[in-house]
Amino acid sequence: MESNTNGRRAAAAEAWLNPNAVVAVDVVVFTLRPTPAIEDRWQVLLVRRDEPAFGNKLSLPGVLVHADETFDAAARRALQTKAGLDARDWYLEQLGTFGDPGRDTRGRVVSVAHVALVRTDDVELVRGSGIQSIDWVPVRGLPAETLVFDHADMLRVAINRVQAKLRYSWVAFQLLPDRFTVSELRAAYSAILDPSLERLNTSNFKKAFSALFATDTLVPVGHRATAGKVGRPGELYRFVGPVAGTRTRELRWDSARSKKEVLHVHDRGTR
Amino acid sequence: MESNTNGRRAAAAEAWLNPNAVVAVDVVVFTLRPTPAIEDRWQVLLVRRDEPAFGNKLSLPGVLVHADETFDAAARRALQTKAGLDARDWYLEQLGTFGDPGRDTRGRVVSVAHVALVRTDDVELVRGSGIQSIDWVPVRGLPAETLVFDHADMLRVAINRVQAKLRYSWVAFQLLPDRFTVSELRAAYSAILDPSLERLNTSNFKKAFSALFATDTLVPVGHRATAGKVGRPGELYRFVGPVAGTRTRELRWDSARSKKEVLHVHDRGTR
DNA sequence: GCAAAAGTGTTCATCGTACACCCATGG
DNA sequence: CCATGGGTGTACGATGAACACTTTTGC
Repeated sequence: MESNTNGRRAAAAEAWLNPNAVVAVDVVVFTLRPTPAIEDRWQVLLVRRDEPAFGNKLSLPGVLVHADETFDAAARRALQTKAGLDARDWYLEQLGTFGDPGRDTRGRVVSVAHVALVRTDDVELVRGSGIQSIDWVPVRGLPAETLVFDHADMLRVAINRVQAKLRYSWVAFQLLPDRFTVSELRAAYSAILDPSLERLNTSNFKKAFSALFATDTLVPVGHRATAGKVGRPGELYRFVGPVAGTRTRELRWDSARSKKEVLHVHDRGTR
Repeated sequence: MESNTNGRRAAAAEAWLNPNAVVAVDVVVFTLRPTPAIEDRWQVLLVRRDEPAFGNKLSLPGVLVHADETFDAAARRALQTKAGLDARDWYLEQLGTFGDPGRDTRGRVVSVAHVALVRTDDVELVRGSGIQSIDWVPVRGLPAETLVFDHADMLRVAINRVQAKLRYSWVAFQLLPDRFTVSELRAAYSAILDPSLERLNTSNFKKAFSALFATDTLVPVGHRATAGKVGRPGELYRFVGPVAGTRTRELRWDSARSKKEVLHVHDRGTR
């Protein structure tokens, strides 16, 4: 026990601490989905819950952490029970913890936010218990007021985190199907970082991944069967490296995010 | 004083959640101190506590979070009460949350770890209540077994975080005195990132900060009064910008961290 | 004057981008 | 055969590191 009440209370038997807060996890699940506008392709999973505390607002899927459960396990359970998603093998990382007093109306609730990345075509959403609706929503232009509590803050930090991570790690491959073309890879970067990246041609774009080609981490696996589209079919590749790895040098691609350079607070790391 | 048993649970006309965990904060306080060996200059604040649960091991200063307190406030209070440090104006950021079941022997304790940066010459350590000893310890070569619970993990993540941050933000200035020379700035980077950075001369090193000179964010303020040392006295500078800002481009300085490139997991962001 | 540290400018290699060109497919 | 998208190689500009050289101090 800490100072505030009385130093070491039951000093006798191994001081056991009394719970002082509710610990929950929330998960920001990102995916890429085909849409007409490239800016809308990057989407996040939002649910509408039955409970009155959530009003009629959207929220990130989350659960309370069980007594013997890691955060990671709780986060995956949240996706299973709320959205019917089997997240066992998904990319999942801790984002940061949100615990301002009063952020939740039901007590001192501390939420450990996570980010997950998933290939949408793999999954089918299923409403879990206590869930009214469940949807993929484009991350851009989502009004903060539509989200409950401080979930808009979580989403904002998550967006920054994923964008930053795209620049120095290989997480993008988590969002692509097993086999993909260079164009699809470029489209992923364009959707998340900046649509103007589309202007980079294959040659220039590939240079950013030369390290992967050199180490046979990004290997060609034949050609795309032409699915009725015009133009030459792209070569298919498979990524065989660890997504946890990072680049030796961060991507520059300045001209991409050029234009005024919005602000310089990128949340690489919790801030 | 908030009794953690059930002070306000009675007010549960609407679903009031029962606390399921103990929430604490721990702080990794870094500083730079003059030592013969440059690798030893980067140091961390560690304490030895009275409580039996801590055995005779070293730990990061930390406290339990009060009912109406933000994490930030709790972290600063930890430094005040444990080490007598007035951390009101210090750089402080959330690092990540450590909550594996069983990490603490006193119950389900979830700790929100933080990183703080301080100029050592400002401060004098004072043992707080329940503290046996308190010391600055070089961050390198600290055996993990000397730290309690998972504090060695926290420290490891904190080290990676600060190193990464040095490359893309201006946090280094938090560790330097108000007025400093280019050599001292270089020494800070050398101590934290890589001693071989010492080889960069003023001209090359300054180029990494050209953006700051151009915007008058790093301004000359006369010369260092020569304190008995040989050689030409360096020009003094003052940093007037926000430490929260980030570089447009990350530092490269590859040759610095060259040599085998240990591993590629830098914890930029919680991982 | 000499050693030591601070500071400057030029040269060279590297890397990102633009661009001109070639290839494969559907209509 | 031509429009469309995929793919390659070269040239140019920006930037980072090495290095030779100058400046200022203490002894």
